[in-house]
Amino acid sequence: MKINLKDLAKELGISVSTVSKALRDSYEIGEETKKRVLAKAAELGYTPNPYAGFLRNNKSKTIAIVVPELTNNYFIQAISGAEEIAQENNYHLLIYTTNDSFEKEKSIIKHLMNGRVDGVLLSVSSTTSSYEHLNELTQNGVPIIFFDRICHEIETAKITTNDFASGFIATEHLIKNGCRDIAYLSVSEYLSIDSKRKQGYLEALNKYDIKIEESRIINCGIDDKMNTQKIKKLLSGNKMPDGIFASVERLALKVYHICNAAKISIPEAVKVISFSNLRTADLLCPSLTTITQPAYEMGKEAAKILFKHLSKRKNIILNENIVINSVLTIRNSTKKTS
Amino acid sequence: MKINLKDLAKELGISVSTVSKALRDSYEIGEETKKRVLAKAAELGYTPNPYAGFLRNNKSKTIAIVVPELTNNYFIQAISGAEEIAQENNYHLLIYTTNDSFEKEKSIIKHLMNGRVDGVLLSVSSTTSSYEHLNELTQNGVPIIFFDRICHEIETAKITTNDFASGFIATEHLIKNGCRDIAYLSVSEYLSIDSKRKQGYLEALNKYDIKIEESRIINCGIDDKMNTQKIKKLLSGNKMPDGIFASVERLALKVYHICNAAKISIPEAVKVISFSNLRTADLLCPSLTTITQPAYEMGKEAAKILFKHLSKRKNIILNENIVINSVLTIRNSTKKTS
DNA sequence: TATTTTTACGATATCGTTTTCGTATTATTT
DNA sequence: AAATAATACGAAAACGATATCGTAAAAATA
Repeated sequence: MKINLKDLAKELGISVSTVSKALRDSYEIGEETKKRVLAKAAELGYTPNPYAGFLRNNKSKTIAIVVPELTNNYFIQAISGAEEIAQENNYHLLIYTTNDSFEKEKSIIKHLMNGRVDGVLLSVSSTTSSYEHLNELTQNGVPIIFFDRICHEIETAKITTNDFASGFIATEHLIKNGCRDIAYLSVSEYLSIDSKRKQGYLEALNKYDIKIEESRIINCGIDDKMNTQKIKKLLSGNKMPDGIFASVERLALKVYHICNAAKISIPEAVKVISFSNLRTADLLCPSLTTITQPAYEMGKEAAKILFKHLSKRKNIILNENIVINSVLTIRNSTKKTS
Repeated sequence: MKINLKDLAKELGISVSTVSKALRDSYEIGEETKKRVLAKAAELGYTPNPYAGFLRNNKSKTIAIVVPELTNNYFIQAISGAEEIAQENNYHLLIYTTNDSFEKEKSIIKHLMNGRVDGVLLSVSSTTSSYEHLNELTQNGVPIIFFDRICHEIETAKITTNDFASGFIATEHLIKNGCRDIAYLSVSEYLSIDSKRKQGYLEALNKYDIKIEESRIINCGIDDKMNTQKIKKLLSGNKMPDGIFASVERLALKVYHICNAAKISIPEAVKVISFSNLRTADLLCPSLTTITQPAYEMGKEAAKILFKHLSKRKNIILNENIVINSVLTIRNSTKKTS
């Protein structure tokens, strides 16, 4: 049932190599023969076995995208962008999630080591604390492009948003709307995006002469219960902050839930701003002021750079930093009150 | 730099076949030799070239999941479930989106025809109007499992939710909360899930002796502007419905936006219920009553069935229908207002 | 006409594995 | 001791496509 080159050749009474060349429109083959081959191939429904070619050419026409989680709209949109570019380039896209686990990330990267893919798009896990696995990958000749959760230690292209500036802008926005006691909800101490956003936050506090309180920097992680506890503690008692800056969507939603349950009103009692790609930010109660990353564009850009590199067949990717700015969308969760 | 079996064999002074067998723990190889081989492989960081094995065994350890869109939480969660099962089985997952385009779906399926994948998980596009491409795929020996947007015409396993019953329950819920003039927002006339949900809706109207108005069945599609127009028209004028049942999340959000803009209050003026996997349904303004499909479980189940089949090495998948029930979560968008 | 060039094709090695067979050595049985 | 069986390994043929050669026949040149 499955037709291969040999079948085609036999059917046509010519050699396998001639058929192969005819199908690839080689100059070595006469027009007449080419037509016959094409016609027969169409008739018998011939489709080349991809793996044979991969083996021969050491190119797989496949790339991988590795993300921490799928329950985060940022990554979905980034994947969506990457997928579009992959399809444009007739490439196939493998998807892997690390669930923010360092071990899983290592295991996945190891599986990608041996030429299964021509390149990797990666957003590192929030628990990733060393980079040997990534180095090993590049040393094996598999190019890697980082997006969002990048890794400075590896020399390659990196796509980020203006995390520092955005952190500053978000905090400044809270300050301008009356906040004096702003908490920062950190997603992971390992992530450079987190520390940059935090730097922006600190810088804004500095600029407006607001004293930095270490206790207002809440180090959240992947343990949902722990996060709930920490944020509950933050929002209970009489020393509540008047503003919260969440470094990721998930933590902002957590704040919403806790406030809902505890009858703490946003923005009256506490104002909330968050990095977020939530499509329903404007429909929330209250609508959520967001710093929105150009996720789709970042995914596209990451894929584009990878393909540019792949087409050049060079073995090194320049240590290039591409920054696409986020946008602040002001909504009711940071509305000035009084 | 890249080590293969031959390198390993030379290094160890034994033959390629011995090394291969040692690595696969064959009974033919002595314990002593196995140990040496394993040690050397680890030392040199040997990883097998996957494509060589695929070519030889005609198995790719890869499956594909094809979905209409990535901006739909249902599909994200289903993908997430499938990905988990794939990882458990040491399989790789290719992802493709059709953007609800029949042509794109055909093109993608054609690319999957030649053994690139061992199986396909598919939710058909809403514009798919014939099934030859899918038949061709199965005839080429690639098993296909449908989830959610299934295709009755192909004999294989299908994972759905209880669409008819859910449609009935949703409509009945609206009726019980006081609605007498309920509109149904259809997502596509081609989709069986849509017609089943609609059947449930009609059945509920029947049961409660509510006259069926053809004009209350709004046939939406993929054209966002058209959808907006149709829903705006539905919600303007003096003959507004008092209840809306949206067959997909996207249409419910559209209703919310239009109501917000037009100052139509939910649930007072119109109650809204929707099939939805929105994580923020409870945080919306007002919180949205949903019929939630077990998306994650459906994705897992689809993948599980595929792997069960793949391990059995049989060439036919039984025409099995697996139904996992949705759950109704009552929130404020359908609150009784009297 | 003799020589070179071009055209159009075929034979074959190759990519890196797996697997079937064949076989030399040792161990077991009669 | 002779025959048989078990053990441990190697040679080589696949898998399906590609690309490098080599080479007949036809065409162009001298």
